[in-house]
Amino acid sequence: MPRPAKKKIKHIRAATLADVGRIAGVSAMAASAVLNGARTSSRISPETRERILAAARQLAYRPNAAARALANRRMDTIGVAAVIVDGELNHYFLEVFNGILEAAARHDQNTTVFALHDWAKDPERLHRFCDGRIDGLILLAPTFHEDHVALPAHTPFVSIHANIPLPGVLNIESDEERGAYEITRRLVVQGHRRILHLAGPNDLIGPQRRIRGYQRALASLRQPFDADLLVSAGFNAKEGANALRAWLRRHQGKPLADAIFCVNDGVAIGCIEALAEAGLRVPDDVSVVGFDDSLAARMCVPQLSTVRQPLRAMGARAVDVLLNRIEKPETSAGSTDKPIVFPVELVHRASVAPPPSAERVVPPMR
Amino acid sequence: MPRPAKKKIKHIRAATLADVGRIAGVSAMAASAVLNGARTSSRISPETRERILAAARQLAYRPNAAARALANRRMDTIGVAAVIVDGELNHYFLEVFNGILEAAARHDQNTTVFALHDWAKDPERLHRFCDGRIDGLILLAPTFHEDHVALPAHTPFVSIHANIPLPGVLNIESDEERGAYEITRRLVVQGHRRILHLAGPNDLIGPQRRIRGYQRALASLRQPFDADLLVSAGFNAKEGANALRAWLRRHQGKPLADAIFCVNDGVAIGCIEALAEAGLRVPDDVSVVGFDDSLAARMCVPQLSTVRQPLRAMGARAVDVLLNRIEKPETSAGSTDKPIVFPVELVHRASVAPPPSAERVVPPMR
DNA sequence: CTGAAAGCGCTTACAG
DNA sequence: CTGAAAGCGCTTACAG
Repeated sequence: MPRPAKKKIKHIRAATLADVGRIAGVSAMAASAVLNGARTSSRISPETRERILAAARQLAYRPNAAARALANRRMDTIGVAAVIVDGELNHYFLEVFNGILEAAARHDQNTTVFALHDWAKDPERLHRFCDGRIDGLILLAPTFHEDHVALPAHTPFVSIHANIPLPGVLNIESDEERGAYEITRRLVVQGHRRILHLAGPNDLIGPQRRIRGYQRALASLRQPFDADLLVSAGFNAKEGANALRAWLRRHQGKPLADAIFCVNDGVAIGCIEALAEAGLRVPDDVSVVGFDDSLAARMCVPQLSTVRQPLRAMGARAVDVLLNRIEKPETSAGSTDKPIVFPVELVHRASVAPPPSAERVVPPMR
Repeated sequence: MPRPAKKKIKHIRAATLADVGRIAGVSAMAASAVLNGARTSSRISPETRERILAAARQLAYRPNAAARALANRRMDTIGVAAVIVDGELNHYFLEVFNGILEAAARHDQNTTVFALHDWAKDPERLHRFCDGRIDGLILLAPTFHEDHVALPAHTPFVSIHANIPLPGVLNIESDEERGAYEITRRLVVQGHRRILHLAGPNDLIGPQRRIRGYQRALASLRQPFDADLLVSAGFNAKEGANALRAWLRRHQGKPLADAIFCVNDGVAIGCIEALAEAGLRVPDDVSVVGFDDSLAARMCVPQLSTVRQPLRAMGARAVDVLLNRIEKPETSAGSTDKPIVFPVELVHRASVAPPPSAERVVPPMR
């Protein structure tokens, strides 16, 4: 009896449809119909079906995603592109991302994250993401700047908080101006007069909208606008702290602001920190409000009054819209122009109180 | 002159290697060698090479990731599986994830995130992730519980902070016990005597290690261990606040703790909040320390003294290790047993001061 | 230096 | 109800 030919040891590999078919005594397509194909699976007789399922179980068969994607032209994966600020993804990202994950899971889609260091640096990278590994891409674009970014064709996009309108891309945003307007008005109505606004980078639409809301609110209540109370800070805690420290230094011995409206929660945190250094207490000496209602707002002490942007819901909505575009590009092609605007909402916490009865003066700095 | 036959309008599609080859007047493989293949690209003559590059540019050719993955059995993507706590990914995730993204980008790998609601609920999901769309998976596993999880074969894994050892999976952890030991000792050395420990869920190895470090430190300095000063809190701010409120209520009129060592920064934040409610000040009346050095630690006022776990570096390391396993499974197969342990480091901030000269008493609660 | 062939694992028409 | 064929877009041997 001849010895069996020495077989080349194959690298262990996962079972394929062909393997399943062989064991079940059917073709690979029959196995495909039962195991993966929703549409045609009814055409298999119950007995065959059972045999195939048993074989699949025995072999621990998993369809191969790459092969499937190649045949279907669908990866069942959406991408998220975000810019890394100061080397890290931040609270804003985390909130939106939570919403994206939730919605993606609901639709049985995977989510892959592309982190960029700078939109401008290499627009090429955005193109490289769109190589078939994702079916569509969500751009977290509050700092998106390039005016003439040629977005890759063949890939549907949705943007969130886009700083500039992207041609053919639906944008999801929130009513930032209204949020700024409402919270400023509330401070004034509570009796605050000198309201300092720590604004964001002034080339960005979001901060601009907040400034507009702030100014409109003052005007609506016949409060004068004092340019000395509008300071450009930035977007994070460190920048907020620095901006306020500088302001306090410039105003030693002069009247303190009654309240400080910060462009976002991060800046507000920095602001509270700088106030603490100066021996000023929140909200006893000065009230502080933020914007976003990110995790940070609930995590600081005192907790922050803020304008809540429904970031989670916005992320989830982006997924819904994107999937719609992926599935029927023709229907949704026309609707690219009007952005979807989410309402914002005031959140009251401990960082706001009525202004102190006697006007506070900025203490001397060391 | 006959009209050209009406061509069926094809769905617009991205250019393929065949398209590029056709334009450049070469075969698809030649194009492949120049555009995608690192190894064999030298074999193409400079002129042909130029023609191919020009054609690719003209067509805006991008290699198709799915086709590539199918042929190469390599997706150039790593997966990250994490459990969603209270419906959201948290600071811990964000820090580790930042490290993962950074390292993945360095290696030119993509990153996809799989969020689970519960490890136990459907271990099947873990299997479904491993369908060829990722080359390996990082498990963020501090709450991983199932004793007999059969991890899918054919996929390399690395775990971070695994709660239980996973067979054949290298674990990356930090020296939590030492961190707890050091910070407790420092408090004692500063003069603190009654040190309350707000511990985490007691079925998890991380919290257990912190308790051990806390107890060892007390013993090493001949301090008695008082079971009344060891309280199980949880992992987040709300649980921390609740646990401390309950403790304060139970101790009205009795001596306050000198210092509180919290299982993580989130619990510490909650703790500071509850202290503020009770009219107790940090660090004047009581010192508070956290664990992790997450974003939250720098975001509260006063900023939190804490034990820094190098979460970013740990995430980055997980990627390095995982890629190593993906590339040479045989070499790394033996080294599964000894976890990689990162050192921790004390971080001093404003939430700690020497104990007050006179012992404080827990004020009556309303 | 270059190309024709076969294969990665799956699907979708098309025949029977 | 079931299977043989062709194709998704790329690679890797193998011939020339």
